[in-house]
Amino acid sequence: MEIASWNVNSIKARLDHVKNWLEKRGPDILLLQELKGVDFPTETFRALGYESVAVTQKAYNGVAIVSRFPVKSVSQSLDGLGVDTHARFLEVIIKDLRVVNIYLPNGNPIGTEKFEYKLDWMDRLRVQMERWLTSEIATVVGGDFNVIPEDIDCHKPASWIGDALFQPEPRERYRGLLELGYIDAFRSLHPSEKGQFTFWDYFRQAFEHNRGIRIDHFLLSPGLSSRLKSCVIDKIPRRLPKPSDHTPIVLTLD
DNA sequence: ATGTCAGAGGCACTCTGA
Repeated sequence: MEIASWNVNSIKARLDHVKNWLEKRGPDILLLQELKGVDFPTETFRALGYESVAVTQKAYNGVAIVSRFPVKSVSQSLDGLGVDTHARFLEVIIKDLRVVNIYLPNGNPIGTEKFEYKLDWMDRLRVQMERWLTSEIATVVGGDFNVIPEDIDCHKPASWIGDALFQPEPRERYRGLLELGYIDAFRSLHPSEKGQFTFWDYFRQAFEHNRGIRIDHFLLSPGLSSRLKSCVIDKIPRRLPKPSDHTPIVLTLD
C-alpha cells in the first residue's frame, strides 16, 4: 500500500504535474493540500482510475484524498469548540486504514491571532489523535503540518528563528504527538539524515541550493510500525517548470 | 525588508496568504 502526500499550491495550476506524477508513480492513495479553489477535478482523477473526496473553499486552503480503493468518508472537519471555517481536514476509511489528510495552519506572523489559531488547531488535533489510539483501526495522519520538528529538518535554524513553523510551541506540540506513540515515518527510517526537505521557498533559488525545510509528514499509529516499509521524498516534481513549492512524500506500508 | 507565486477582483494592478 503506497500513500503519498503533496501540497500542490493550487490544484488548478498544478493539474498536469499531478496527473503526470500519478501516471508515473501510481500510488494507491494521494493526499493533496492547498487546492486553493472550489472546483476539484474529480473526473480527471476518475479517468486515471482514482476516486476522490475533497473539501474546498474559495481561494484558500482545501484538501483532497484520491484513491484507487473505495473511500468511506468519515469527517470533513476537526472536532472542537466552534466550527472550523477553513478547509483543512479530511478523515476517511480506506480498506483497513483510517487515513487523515491535514493542512495545518501556517501561523505566520507570530504574535497574532493566526499563530494562536495554529496552536489551538494543534491542540484539537491532539485530542483527535488520542481518541484514534483507542480505536481498533490503524491510523495514518499525513499532510502539510507546517512544523519543522527538529533543527535537522531545516537547512539553517538561524534563518527560521522568527518563523511560526519553527517556534517552540508548535514544535513541542508536534513532539507531544510522538510521545503519544505516533511514529514520524520518514524520521524513524532515516534517523540522522540531513538535508531531507519537502518544501523550498520560491525565492533566491532555495531549491537549487537545497535551502529547505521538512514540514510534510506521515504520522503512524504505533500498531503500524511493523508494516512500515519505506518513506521517501520525491524531489523530481520540484524540478519541473512552474512547480509547487512543496514536493511529494511517499509512504509504503506492507 | 527582501525574495516568488497563485487567486481574487475586475480589466491594470494591488492585495492577501504562503
